[in-house]
Amino acid sequence: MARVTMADVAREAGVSTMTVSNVLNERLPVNEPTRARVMAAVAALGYEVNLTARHLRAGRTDTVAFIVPSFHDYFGEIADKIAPLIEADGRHLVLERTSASPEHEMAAVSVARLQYYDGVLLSVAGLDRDQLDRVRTPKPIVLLGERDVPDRFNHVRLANEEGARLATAHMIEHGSRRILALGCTFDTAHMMSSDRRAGWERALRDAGLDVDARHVVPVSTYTSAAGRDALLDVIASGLPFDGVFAVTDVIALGAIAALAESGLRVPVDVQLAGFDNLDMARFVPPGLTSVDADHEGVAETAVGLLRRQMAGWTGPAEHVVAPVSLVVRGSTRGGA
Amino acid sequence: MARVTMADVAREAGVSTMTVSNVLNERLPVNEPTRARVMAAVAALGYEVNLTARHLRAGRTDTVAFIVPSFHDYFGEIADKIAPLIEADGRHLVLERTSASPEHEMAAVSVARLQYYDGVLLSVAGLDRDQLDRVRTPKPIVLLGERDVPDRFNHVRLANEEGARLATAHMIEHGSRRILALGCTFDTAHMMSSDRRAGWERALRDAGLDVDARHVVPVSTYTSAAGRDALLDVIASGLPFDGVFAVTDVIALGAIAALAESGLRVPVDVQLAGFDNLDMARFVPPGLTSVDADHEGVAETAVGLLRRQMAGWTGPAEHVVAPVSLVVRGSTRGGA
DNA sequence: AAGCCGCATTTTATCGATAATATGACGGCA
DNA sequence: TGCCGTCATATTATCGATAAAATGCGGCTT
Repeated sequence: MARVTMADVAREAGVSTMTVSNVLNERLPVNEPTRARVMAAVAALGYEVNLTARHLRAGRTDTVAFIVPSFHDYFGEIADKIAPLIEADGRHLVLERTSASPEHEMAAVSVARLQYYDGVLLSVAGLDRDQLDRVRTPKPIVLLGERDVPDRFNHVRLANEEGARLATAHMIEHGSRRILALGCTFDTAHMMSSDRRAGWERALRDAGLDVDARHVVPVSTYTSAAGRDALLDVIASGLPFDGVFAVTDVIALGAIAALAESGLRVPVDVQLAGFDNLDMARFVPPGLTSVDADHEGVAETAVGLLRRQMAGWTGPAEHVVAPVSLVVRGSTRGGA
Repeated sequence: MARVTMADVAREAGVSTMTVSNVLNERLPVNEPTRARVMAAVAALGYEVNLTARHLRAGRTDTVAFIVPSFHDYFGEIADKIAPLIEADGRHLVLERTSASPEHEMAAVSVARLQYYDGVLLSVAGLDRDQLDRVRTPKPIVLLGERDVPDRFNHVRLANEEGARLATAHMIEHGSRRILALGCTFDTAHMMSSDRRAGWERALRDAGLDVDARHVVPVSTYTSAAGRDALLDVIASGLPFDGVFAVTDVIALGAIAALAESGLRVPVDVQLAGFDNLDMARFVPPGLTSVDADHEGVAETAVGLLRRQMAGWTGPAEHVVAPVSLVVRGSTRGGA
């Protein structure tokens, strides 16, 4: 069961290992008869190149990593968009996960691990600016996600504030006056939820409505269960509301459950909008109005930046804010 | 920006590279003063081991791959269960995807790629028995998924037929008489959908009901969109039905959308049950009754088998059928 | 005091491939 | 005939780490 090496193939074909290498990599030309003998030997022995050895010597793995907090939902959907773009260049995408805990994220981002990849897409959920600043790697890297990051990194994020504003303004336009910001926070350390809160706030102000701090409802984690629990608490408290802007679709799904359990009708009693436009948003009755983050476009932008670095570009890092739009469905009154 | 190697550390500390290696790996004992000098040099230079070189020499990567058809939904959820189990052994999990196309799956499974990992969990969605039989690797490998696989592989799959029977019988018990098998097929090449169809059929026969071939409704792909479209077609055709067993929760979600759009009430007019018990099933109103595949247990079983192989076990392969149970929610009449 | 032993450390060889360089056969041309 | 260039193939050195074997030194025994 010993592995077949290039030397075995060379012996079988009666040539040197370099000739085998040249045949397989088409680096230097090889005469046809020799070439045929080598190919025959490769087939006969079932040889496959040892990628580790190649990497050590040639410094290339043709592999890109996408490092995510979890494999779930949003990241799974994004990853499925990124993969074909990476494969189009003849490279291979692998996912690693950091559990959204800073220690794990730092470990995944340790230079030792990154060495293996030709490039890295890092979704920065659990890392703050200081931690990122400690990441010193000569490898091409692009950051994704709603965080403040050091200038030297390429970075793609969403127009969070604008998206939240769109969704909130839309609900105001269709009659909501007391809109919860579910999963939002005043804590600026987490830019996703604080920027989206700011957008919610701006929509209210633009419409001349009061901003009531009680309407900002934090969640313990970004899960449907936490969204549901938080909204049930609000309902139980008796605080009146007629709209919910959920900071993500996953949380919006929890909100849908809470509203249904409480006998509140969507969109008649309460309008609801989410953020991310996950596949699921189209199908959950009555259809979830959601801010579309254009996964496809984000993926293309990020991969484009990475590709440029892998090709040797060393210009200044770019910080892209991807535009968003509102997809209106049945959970708000503008929908069908 | 040249990388710091062990030789650089050795020079800085005034020792040989082997001493550095021994300090870092704690293989042979090293005197405390020497050890301290080495650690100081490591810190001063910011040295990190080159994992590729270590792999080439030591043959170990401490990395396990989970190879999936897509990063979405079911596989994302399973992967999040598997990751902590792998990490508990001090190893690292990465995901690769095969796009559910045979060529890609074969490429991902090529011995060349597998060499990099200490072990592989392979979700066999797009591969048939013959293709799997061509996979020859000395690496520990465990197959997951609803396919017929060669005996020599360890394999974990679900009790598909029993799960489908449970779900269908439950709907019959609560009054459904004409239950569609949405996403099912008679084609035995795809065991997931044919085994689940068989379970549906058995429940009908057990209850003395007719099996109507028109009730087996295939889908073009295993997506919510395809599930919705297929069910809308049935509704448009006028074929009467009062229950839907969807072959997966993702398809059940599409069914929910189709039913809602058509003004059919769940569970009053139509009962609905899915399979997989995804997180989402708890939250989509009125709660999706679903066959629980015990992701946690499946993950533990599969990782257990893999761990055993990585520890050197060479006994015969095991073929585990994971038990399932029915989680009743509001989409069937037994629910709350 | 010679000999042996144990321990810390170094030397050597190797994992499997490939970049850079060397060799050698052959043809063309003066 | 002799010299040179060209093309195919072979040799050598190397990527960075580590297993195995070698060295060397101080202490202990008799």
